[in-house]
Amino acid sequence: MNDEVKCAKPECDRFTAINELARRRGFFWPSFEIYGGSGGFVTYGPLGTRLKQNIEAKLRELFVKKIGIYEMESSVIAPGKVFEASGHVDHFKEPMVECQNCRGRFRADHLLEEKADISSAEAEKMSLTEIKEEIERHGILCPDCGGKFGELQRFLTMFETTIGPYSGAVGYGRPEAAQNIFVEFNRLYTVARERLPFGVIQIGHALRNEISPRQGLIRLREFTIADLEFFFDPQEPCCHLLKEVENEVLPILLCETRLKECEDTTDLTVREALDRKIIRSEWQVFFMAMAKKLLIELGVPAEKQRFIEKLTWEKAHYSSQSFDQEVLVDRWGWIEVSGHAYRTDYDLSCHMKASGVDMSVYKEYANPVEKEELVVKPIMAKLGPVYKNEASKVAALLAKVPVQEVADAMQKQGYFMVENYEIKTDQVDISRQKTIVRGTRFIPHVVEPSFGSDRLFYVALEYAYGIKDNRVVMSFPRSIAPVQVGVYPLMSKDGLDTKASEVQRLLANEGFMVEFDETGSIGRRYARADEAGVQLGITIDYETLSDDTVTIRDRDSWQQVRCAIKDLPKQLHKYFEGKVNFEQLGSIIKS
RNA sequence: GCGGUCGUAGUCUAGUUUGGUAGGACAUCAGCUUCCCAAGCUGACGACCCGGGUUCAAAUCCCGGUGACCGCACCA
Repeated sequence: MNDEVKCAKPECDRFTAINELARRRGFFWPSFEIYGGSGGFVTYGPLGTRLKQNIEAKLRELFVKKIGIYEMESSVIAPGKVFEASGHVDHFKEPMVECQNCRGRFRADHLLEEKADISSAEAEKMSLTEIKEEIERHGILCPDCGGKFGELQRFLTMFETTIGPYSGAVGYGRPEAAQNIFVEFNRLYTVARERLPFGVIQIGHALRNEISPRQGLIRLREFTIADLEFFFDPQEPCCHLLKEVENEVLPILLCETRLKECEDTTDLTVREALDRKIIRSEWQVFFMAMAKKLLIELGVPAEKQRFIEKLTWEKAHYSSQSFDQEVLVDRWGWIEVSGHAYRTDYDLSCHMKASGVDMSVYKEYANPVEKEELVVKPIMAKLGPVYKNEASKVAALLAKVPVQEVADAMQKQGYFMVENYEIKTDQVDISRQKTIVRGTRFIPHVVEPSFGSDRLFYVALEYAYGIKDNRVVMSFPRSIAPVQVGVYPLMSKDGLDTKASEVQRLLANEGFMVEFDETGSIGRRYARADEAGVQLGITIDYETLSDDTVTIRDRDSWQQVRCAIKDLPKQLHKYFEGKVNFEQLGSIIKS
């Protein structure tokens, strides 16, 4: 093998090697190449598409199948109101100023924080004109060259469009899949038979008009996100599944450590993280433990993972507590693969307020509460003749005033003023009333694990990548291997090829992802298969013709076993379900 | 968006200084070879990022665009 071609040289890092391999073998490549390409867009080829599907299938297996999270699928474009309500239109853009002299560009709000001593929270709330005024008032100049700033601009990192042929209706490409779930909450909650807690996941494309996408699959303008919104009653925050993960160790880089400019992680079990109040929500820590498990199943060892607590100013506008899950990669060090945010009732509240639709849920008390309260009831028979057509308005105004205030005034003065209306004692009925309160309404809280599918894909590739005898071997975990079985006739003649086709059909009908390859020497085919991550190779040789047995080759160890064709389906099913290991597939052939 | 480096078959690259038929290797495909780890032999396919300019002639020089990589900024 030629080292240069395969990028196996130590100075050629894994990112380069993987991108080259990916293009050549069809895992992925930059989109629109015939028109010169466009940054931040990627096309998954046949191998990559399958691998990505398998990774997303893992998410479904872990969350949808095993813990009963619901799945939904909605549109990428949403009416402007959705993202106005969610706060994205305000927060998903950066105020920028450009120096007229050196053309340097700066975040205007960051300048205010540094030069005008305005807190980041304040700066974030300010309007464009306010920021401009503050910059002028403090006489802030370019920190690089001292030049004057030009016009203040905002760069919106959402893709904006219009819906329909007339330009009135603004729409945005969703920058996260989460909002669809919040917007559809009422229907989802009904479908979930109105019981908390419950979770909904949406796996789909999201769009962010990144200023400068780099790093291949790591930062795309169009990418696949898996947002899981888990709704629960803040009064009953306990996670009933916690026992399954409570001794799981999470290496966390804590805020307090980060502020000391130290990168050491603290190993905490799930239980400790909760007991020490480092993670506030049981569900959040549960999902963090699940995320760790997911990455392990994708081939990333535990010691190459960590969680990082986000500092106040790093958190998204909707989050009260955030952790990122990071994986160590060759080129960039630690990169984020999932984010875990405690979104509280932020999103549902925003949409309730903006839409006017009630999204609170009703909870019946275990024991109804008997409540005695003071009630002010307007006597319309008395108010009507006095105020005529204004009577109902007066009653409405009265209803807004705290009951105790009315009662006190009546007792002291014998009347009560609402705006300009004088309400007399005989016009209202003030009494203590007993009511039975059977339940209450509240807005559910949300914890959100959010996975970047493309990043999961990339780290899976990077951790599968290995060199054996100077050849590239993609050692994917067997559950995500893009091709499960390769079928090879030793020679493409003497009936070996037709026999191999039969075996291929047999396995394909059994539901396996099979590939047939009859060209080139057998060694060349094995090498090709290793590079594509084909889990097992089945070779039909001259012995097959006499006794109906084949060799099965393991991609990672290159060991071979001999197995009867009739046993293949059963044995391979067991193998891919993880119930037997390779050596148990047949009798070992000594090399 | 700024600065630097760069863009030649599927991949890696020679050629650019000094303008003159674009060369190799590997991969791929077809054939031969009883062929279990990229063997060999024969043959085939296949490229100068895009646009404009200078010139008799541009992969090469000039201008603009675009893409990649690195650094800055950005990453809610």
